[in-house]
Amino acid sequence: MNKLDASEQKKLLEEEYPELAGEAPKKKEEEHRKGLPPLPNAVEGKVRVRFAPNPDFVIHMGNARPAIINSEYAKIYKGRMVLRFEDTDPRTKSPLKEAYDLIKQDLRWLGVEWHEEYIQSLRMDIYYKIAREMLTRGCAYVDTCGERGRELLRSGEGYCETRDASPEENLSLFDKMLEGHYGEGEAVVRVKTDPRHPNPSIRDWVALRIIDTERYPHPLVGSKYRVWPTYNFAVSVDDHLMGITHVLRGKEHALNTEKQLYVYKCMGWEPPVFIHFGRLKLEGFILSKSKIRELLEKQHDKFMGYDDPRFGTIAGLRRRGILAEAIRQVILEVGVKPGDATISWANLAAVNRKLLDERADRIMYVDNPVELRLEAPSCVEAEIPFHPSRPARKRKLRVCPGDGVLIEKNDASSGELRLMGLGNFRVDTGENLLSMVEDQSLDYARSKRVPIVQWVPASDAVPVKVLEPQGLELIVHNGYAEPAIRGYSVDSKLQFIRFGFIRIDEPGREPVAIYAHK
RNA sequence: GCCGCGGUAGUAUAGCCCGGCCCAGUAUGCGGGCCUCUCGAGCCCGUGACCCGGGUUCAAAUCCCGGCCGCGGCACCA
Repeated sequence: MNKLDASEQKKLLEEEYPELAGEAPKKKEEEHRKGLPPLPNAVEGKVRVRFAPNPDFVIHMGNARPAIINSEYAKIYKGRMVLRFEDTDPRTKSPLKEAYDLIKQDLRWLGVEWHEEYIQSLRMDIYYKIAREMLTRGCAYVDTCGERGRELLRSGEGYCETRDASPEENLSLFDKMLEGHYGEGEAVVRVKTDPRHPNPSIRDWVALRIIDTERYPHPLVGSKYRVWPTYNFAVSVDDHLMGITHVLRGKEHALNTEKQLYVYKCMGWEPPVFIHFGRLKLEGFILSKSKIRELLEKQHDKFMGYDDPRFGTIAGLRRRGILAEAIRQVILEVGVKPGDATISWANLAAVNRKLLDERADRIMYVDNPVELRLEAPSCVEAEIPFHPSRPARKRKLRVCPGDGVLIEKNDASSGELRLMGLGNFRVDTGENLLSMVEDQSLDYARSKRVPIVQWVPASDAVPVKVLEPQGLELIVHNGYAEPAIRGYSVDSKLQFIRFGFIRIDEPGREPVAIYAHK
C-alpha cells in the first residue's frame, strides 16, 4: 500500500471503501464531540457563571481553564459571565495593583467575554451587611477569645463562650470590631457549623477577620477597612447576590463548597450547581505564581518578566507565539473532567502549528551560517512567494558572480544542492565556492533528490537573534535572515524555513525573535 | 495521619450514569510512504491503552468489593 502513489492510493480507497472516500465525511459528528458536555440544570438564557481570579499576579495556563470553560458555557447557553476580582487579603496574598488590568488584557486576548465586573474590596459594606444578618439570625458569632477560641475548636473540646451569647450581644461585638476595638487575631466572626465536625477546618469557620491595614494597606482601598471577609464568606455572598447558577472551579475548592453551603443555609438561599475539575499542568512549564515570582525576584537578570516565554503565564505563551485559539482548543478538549491533566507541549505546539501554518509568511533564515562565493556567468534572481498558498505575494532576491551567499553549515557538505527559488549549485567546501549546475530546473533537483535549502545573500543579510526557550534556559541563536524580515512588526508570526515558527519580539535593524516550535 | 476525588495508548480525550453495537473511537506523538521548491503543511498506512485482584452476569472499560498508585483538602490564603 505504501508503495503506491497518492492517486493510486485514493483509487484503491474508493474501490475498497467507497463510503470513506466521499467528499463530505462525518464532519458534523466530530464537531459535536469537541463541545463541552451539557451543564446540569441549565436553562438557556438563564445561566450565569463567573471567573474569579485573585489579582495577586497575572493568570497562567491553569487559570485559563476555569476562565475559558466558564465563558464557553455562558456562550453555549446564551447566559452571562461575571468577572470578579477576589482581593480580600491585603496581608498574605496582597493584590498587585497592575494585575487587575493585566488579567483583563489576558482574558480579552484569550477571547473570554464577560458582561459584568466586580471587585470584592469595593463591596465591603455588602459583606458587613450580610454578616450582621447572619449574626442576627444566630448562625454566626463574634469570637473574641483569640488563640483560645481557635484552640478549643481545633481540639474539638469546645468553643468561645460568645457562641452562646445572644444575637444582640454579638451584634454589638461586631460593631466594636468595626470600630477598631480589637487588633489582629483578637476577634473574628465565625459561622456556626458543628464545633465537632470531623474536619477541623469546617468547625465554625471564620467569615471575617481583622487585618491591620495600616501595616498592610490594600492597593485599592488603602487602610479604609480593618475587618475583611474571608474567601469563603465573600464568595458565598457574591455568588448568591450575583445570581450565579453554576460554579465551575478547581477541585481544590471541594471543601470550600461544603463550608459555603452553611451560608446558603443560614440565609435561606438556593445554592448554585457546583462542578469541580482537576488541575491542569503544562508539560515543561512553571505555572505556580509563587514560583514565578520567586524566580523573578531572585534571578532578576535571567528572566524578562512575568511574560517570559519560559513561563506558563498567558502572557508568556502569547510572547512565545502561541495563539489564543490554540490555548482555547486544548483547554476545551480537556474539558471538565475531575481528574488532573497534563497538556503536553507537543500537543499545544501541534495545534498552534496548524493554525499558524496558513497565516505565517515563510522567510529564509540561516542559523549557523557559512559563506560561499557564487561562481556564475551572470547574475541570478529568485522570486519567492511569502506563502505557498498565496503565490502572488512575493519578493525578489538577486545575487551576482562573486557575491557571498549564506547557507547552513550542515548543508554545506560537498555535493549538489538547490538554493530555494534560485537554482541548482555544486558546493566546493575547499574553496568555499558555489558553482552553477548546468540544469537549473526544479525537476533536476527533484529527480536527483538534491536537498532544497534556504539561503541568504550575504551582502544584505539581516542579523537576527532568535531566543529559544528550553526549560528554564534560553538558547540564543545568532543567525541571518533575508532583508524581508525588516518588514514585520512586533508580534508577527513567521516560519523560518526549515527552522521553525517564530514570533517577532523586537523588530528593527537587528530584530529579535522568539522561537515557538518546529 | 485523617477526609475527599480520580486512574482508558507517551500525552490528551470519547465510551462508564442506562453492561452487549468496544478484539475500545479521535487528536497528538512515534515509524513508514505519497505529494510539495522547507526538516513545515496535506494525504495514506502502521504503532500503541481499559491500574491490579476478586465478584455479579449468558455478557464488564462500563456494576460491586478489596488493593495499589496519583491528585486535592485539612488556614484568621484565595
